[in-house]
Amino acid sequence: MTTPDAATPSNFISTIIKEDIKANKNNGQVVTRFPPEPNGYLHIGHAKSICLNFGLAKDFDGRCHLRFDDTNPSKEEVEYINSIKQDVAWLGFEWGEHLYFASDYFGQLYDYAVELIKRGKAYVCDLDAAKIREYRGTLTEPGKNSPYRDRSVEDSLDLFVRMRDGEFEDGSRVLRAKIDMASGNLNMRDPVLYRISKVAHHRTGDDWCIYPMYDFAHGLSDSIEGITHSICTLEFEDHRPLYDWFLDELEVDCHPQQIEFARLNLSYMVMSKRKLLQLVNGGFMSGWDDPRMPTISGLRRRGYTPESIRNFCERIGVAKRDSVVDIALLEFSIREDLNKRAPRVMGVLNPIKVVIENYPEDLVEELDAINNPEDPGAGTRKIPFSRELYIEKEDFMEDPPKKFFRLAPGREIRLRYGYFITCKDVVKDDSTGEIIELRCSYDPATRGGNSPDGRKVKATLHWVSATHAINAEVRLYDNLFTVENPALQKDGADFKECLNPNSLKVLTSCKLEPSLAGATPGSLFQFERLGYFCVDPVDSNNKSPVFNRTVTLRDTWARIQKGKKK
RNA sequence: UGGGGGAUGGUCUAAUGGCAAGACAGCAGACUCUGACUCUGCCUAUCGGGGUUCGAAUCCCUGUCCCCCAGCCA
Repeated sequence: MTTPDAATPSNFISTIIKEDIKANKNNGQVVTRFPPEPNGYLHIGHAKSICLNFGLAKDFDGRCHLRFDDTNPSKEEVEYINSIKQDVAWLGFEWGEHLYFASDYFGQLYDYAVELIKRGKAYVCDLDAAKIREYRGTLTEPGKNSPYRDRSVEDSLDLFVRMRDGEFEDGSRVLRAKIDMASGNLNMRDPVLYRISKVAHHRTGDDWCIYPMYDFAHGLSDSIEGITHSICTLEFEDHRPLYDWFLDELEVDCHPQQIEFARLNLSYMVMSKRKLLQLVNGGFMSGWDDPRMPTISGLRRRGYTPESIRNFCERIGVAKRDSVVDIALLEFSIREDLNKRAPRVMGVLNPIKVVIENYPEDLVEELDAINNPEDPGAGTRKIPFSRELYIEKEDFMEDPPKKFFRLAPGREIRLRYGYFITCKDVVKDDSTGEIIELRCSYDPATRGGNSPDGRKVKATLHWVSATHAINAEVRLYDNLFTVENPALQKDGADFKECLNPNSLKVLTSCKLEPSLAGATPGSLFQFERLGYFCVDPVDSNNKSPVFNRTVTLRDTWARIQKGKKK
């Protein structure tokens, strides 16, 4: 046994496993699995499960299988299998040789079904879907036995073979377990094991026209693979008696333990595959990898790192109560990671021109800038300074309030790594009154940003040289929804009604320092004083670079303003 | 009104009969060539009512509230 390292917080599942190991259950072995259905893209909620399952295997010196739960070919596609594999690997987990598909077990599962019939524990039922529903009863009333329930073993066997051989139409018959139509647990009211579906399977082709249901396939697949701890989400809690029933009735050697935990919810986000699919299909998102999506591919495109997601999953913990994690915690995790690793650069999102009147017309100076103060090894770079610059529009106010430290008429500030400049004049558009240019002077003695006489300035601003800057598109992202829990809408309102109309803002005339020319797609930067940005891996190219804002920097000034408005 | 679960600061998670802890958020301050980072301090919690016990978030009784289940989806 390996003791989990101190960094891995304990949770009720690792506690159970520790006790199992102590009792030498499963010979002290730990085998988990991550079992996605290939019917959609993985999201941050799956990441929680992936980190849990692979993390537990690692902590206890076991292994974790990647198994596709592909028992419903009408909803599943190879595209999803590939994206899921990519996402799990990108998150940093290795399944090695342990890649499996429930469809690999179709033959064995079929044999198990036959065995169940032989044991008098399953029967072919001719009721249609509506009748089965009717016979099932309700939450408060018991169900009724199907008229086919007492069909002989021979008849059921014969019918089941003929189901497999394609003799019957879709929906005309099913194989059901014979359990208890009066059970308070609806899952035990003779659940369906196999249905007829003459649909080609993405892996087994036309080999089968009957497919096993989740409850039947899942536990047995776990058993076949020698899983010790089958970890799933809370809604499967009342499936557990059924999970155990199949394994007990078939007297298999390996009987994994199902343990349930609460799925992840994030504030200002929806997490259900169904809802995410609606956003994609309804054209609300550019795709599954839209940077506003909580999908792994969306987060990756947004600029999230695998490590930040893993840290996040560790911090949120694992428990059984329903919860909604503040999205601020996710943002904290990526800021924390990027602060350490992202090179600093300067870029102006909403440019306003600054002319340094006493700076020589054709002089260009190369100034030294630190690439990452958190990482001395990252070195320095040169940035050009010239007479005409751009600064951020919101870094200037003609009539500044008390706590505004930035540039204003007559005020001196520092241009980062540049010079102290003082605003001398404001040029406005005659017709609109809009400020179009600031006329400033600079102090040549402050080159590099230090004043020899020791005088202080209240602010340091980012800037770029007008003639040297490259143009770029920058996409600013905000919460996808305007309310904390969009899934919990009153009066049956659609969750899409609280989509944030400002979740994406595209800025097309941004000016970036020249070192950013040709930046690698996917690479990450801190735009000083603004936030972390990543080169969009899809839409960016050398001619027209596109940057996604991963997350803003913590912004005290914004909070002061917000507090004032109240 | 059947069955299965769950209630610890604003949020998430620990404490398994012995000082209610950590992270995020928030507030105040220090530092600062990023109003960032970092550092310091503060605010805020055991669902209610009984009981057992020297001692209860934890055990017992009782009540309340929340979530899940009536797919031939997973």
